Amino acid sequence: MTLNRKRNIINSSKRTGIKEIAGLADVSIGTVDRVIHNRGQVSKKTMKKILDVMDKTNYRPNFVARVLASKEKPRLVCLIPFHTPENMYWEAPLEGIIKAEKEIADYGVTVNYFLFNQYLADSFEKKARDVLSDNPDGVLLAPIFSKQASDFVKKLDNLKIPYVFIDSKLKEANNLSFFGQNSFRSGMLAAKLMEFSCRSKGTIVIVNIGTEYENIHHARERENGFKTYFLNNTPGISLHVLNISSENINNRDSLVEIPDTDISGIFATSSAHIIANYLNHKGKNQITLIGYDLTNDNITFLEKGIIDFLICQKPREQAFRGIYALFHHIVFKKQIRRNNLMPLDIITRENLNDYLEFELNKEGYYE
Amino acid sequence: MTLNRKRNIINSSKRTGIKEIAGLADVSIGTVDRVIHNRGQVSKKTMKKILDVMDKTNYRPNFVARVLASKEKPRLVCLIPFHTPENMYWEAPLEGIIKAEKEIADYGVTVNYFLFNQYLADSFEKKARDVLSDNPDGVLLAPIFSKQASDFVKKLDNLKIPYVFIDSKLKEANNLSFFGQNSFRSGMLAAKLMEFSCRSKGTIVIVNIGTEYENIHHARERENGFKTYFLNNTPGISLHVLNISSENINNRDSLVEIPDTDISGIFATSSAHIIANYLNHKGKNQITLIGYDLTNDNITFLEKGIIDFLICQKPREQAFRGIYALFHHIVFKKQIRRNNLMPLDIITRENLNDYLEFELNKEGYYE
DNA sequence: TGAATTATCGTGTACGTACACGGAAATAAT
DNA sequence: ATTATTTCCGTGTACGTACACGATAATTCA
Repeated sequence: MTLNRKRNIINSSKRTGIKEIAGLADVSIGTVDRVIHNRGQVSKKTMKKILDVMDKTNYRPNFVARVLASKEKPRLVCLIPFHTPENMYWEAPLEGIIKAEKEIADYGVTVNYFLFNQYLADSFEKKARDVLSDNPDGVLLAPIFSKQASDFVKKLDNLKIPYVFIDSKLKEANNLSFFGQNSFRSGMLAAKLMEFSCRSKGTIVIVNIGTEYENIHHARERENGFKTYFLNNTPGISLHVLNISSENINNRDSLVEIPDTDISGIFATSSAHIIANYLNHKGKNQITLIGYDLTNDNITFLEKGIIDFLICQKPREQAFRGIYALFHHIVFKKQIRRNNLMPLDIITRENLNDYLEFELNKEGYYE
Repeated sequence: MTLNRKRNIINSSKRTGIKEIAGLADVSIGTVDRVIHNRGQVSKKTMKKILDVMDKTNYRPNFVARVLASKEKPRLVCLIPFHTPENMYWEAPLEGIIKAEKEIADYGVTVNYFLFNQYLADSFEKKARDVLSDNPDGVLLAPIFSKQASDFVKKLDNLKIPYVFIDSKLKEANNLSFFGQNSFRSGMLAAKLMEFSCRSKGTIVIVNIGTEYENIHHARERENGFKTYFLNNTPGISLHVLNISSENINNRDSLVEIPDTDISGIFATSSAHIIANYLNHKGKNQITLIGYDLTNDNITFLEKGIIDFLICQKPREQAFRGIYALFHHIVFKKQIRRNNLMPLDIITRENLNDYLEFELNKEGYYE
């Protein structure tokens, strides 16, 4: 490629560099460097002089040169659950992290992985200790176990290590940023879809499955949002709540049976595929089923038409952007938005394919 | 920040640079540079030797250093419509471009703007000529006027200037990439929402407003998708199509009147706010209204509950990522996906705020 | 065989910044 | 006033690459 250079000559937008301000301030670049990095060893007077010149020339450091010259190789770590055949949800965030890692490798950034068992607080604690002894420059974590996570981030605070939450967040933490979703409002959205679909006929059932673990917070908020919507819009509707512990999941026959009622819709705050499997088995596929997350199981039933809507919280993007936030903060000193609620994407059979294709192929630089 | 360097010593992942392979191949870095850039002036033998070493060491150029050393300042241009108070749609792409421009300024990339009148093919032609005489290194364009755009990109092909389409694309063009949406499938999605909402009661009206201009392609595809869905799923439903030329828009009283029918839903393939205004005026707010795009007018009626669903094609992101594609291609020589269909986002009153906040604050590096 | 070409290659400088080192100036201690 | 400190500041090298220039070796021509 031969670039047109004529214009650049005209274009006086050549950014002023550390060298130029050194000249204007009549000092050496070393001195300028010292004030830029607050290394001290500079008299008040020359400091002011340089600061003035930087102000006038509107100096902004060249990050490309900075990265090249810097010997610092920022090391990030992530502290998230590992996925299992039974619960594949956490595969997506992992993919997002790996993708981000590849993209920022050119900048000398590396990522280490600390994966814990999402059902065992002890596992989290142990891995958290490992993270600390690894002494990273930034941490991405899913603070699933509030108490243990709270203790952990306090230590990070003391060490002045920035950290970013994904999936959920802790109150009163000094996290650099958070990427997640508004579960309450997602419940409201589900309710709206449900209302449109059911038109006040029959009973609507809210099902919480196996939420004794990490997902309980999301499930509760979703349920609350769902209820709130109907309370405000269709107070007379018949809402039932069904809590199914994970031990009873296999008892398929009585999974969603409410005597003397005609069920028109089911809202699964998690694990919709289990409900779908049940409905499919019973041949009850006229019931509207709304669930969460684009797991493979769910996708299968969405394609079959058993699940009607899935609300996606973009776990891949959450993690990806979490890593990027740390990267931008550490390498480019960029300011980072503290709260980043992912949009509540609604997936149906019709837009599923476009959605999947798109999600899997995004690159790093859409912010 | 003080980075932990212990690990880096252990970590032997230090990337091999041009210097190192020069040493291994027993040549100078200048020679290595010549084979990397195919500048010739290298004998077959040493060329092979260097290539072998690059292969063994798995050499990958350091793009950060490359950008710094290169004198090339890629200049991109965009060729899109300007927005007007009457049609604000194209404001969003412009914002996306500006945002991208800021983010890649550090890499020496600049963007020039060529905005044409979306209703006048002549305007496009003129601006296209201006683009050519500006001799850019990459072009982002909305090929609204197929014929003129087709002529234009042929010239770009001859000049070997890469170009990216947004919004719509031309068949048989050698575009680097395309960012847009699948209008047909978006129509299907709208139909599904409509079906859920109306449950086969009443008549459903498809309204095309003022689509004699650039939007005609999208509108047709949307309509086709909408019809196809109902044809496949609910053949018996009563569908009406209403084409309203933009001159008649002001005749508000008879905007959507179909004698002897009970309208339960309206699908506006464009300018939903006009329909919404009419319905609002007539007090017919029980009719389900589905439209496109998060323009301010539409948002107002979405908040009021007149419009029930808006399908968003993410125009800001389209443009943003279009610029980024050019950037990555030109500066980083990255491979670019040719087709990028944006997900069909469904916006309701419930997720509107989250959505707006998110869209306006994304940064560059989510891919 | 010697000079004139040409093909092939190495060297030097630059990009904008980081940072170690050492030197000079200013101050303090003797 | 001389030495010892401290404060302040400039120089040099490096990061990995691009590219102009010049040098050497190989080839051709006379």
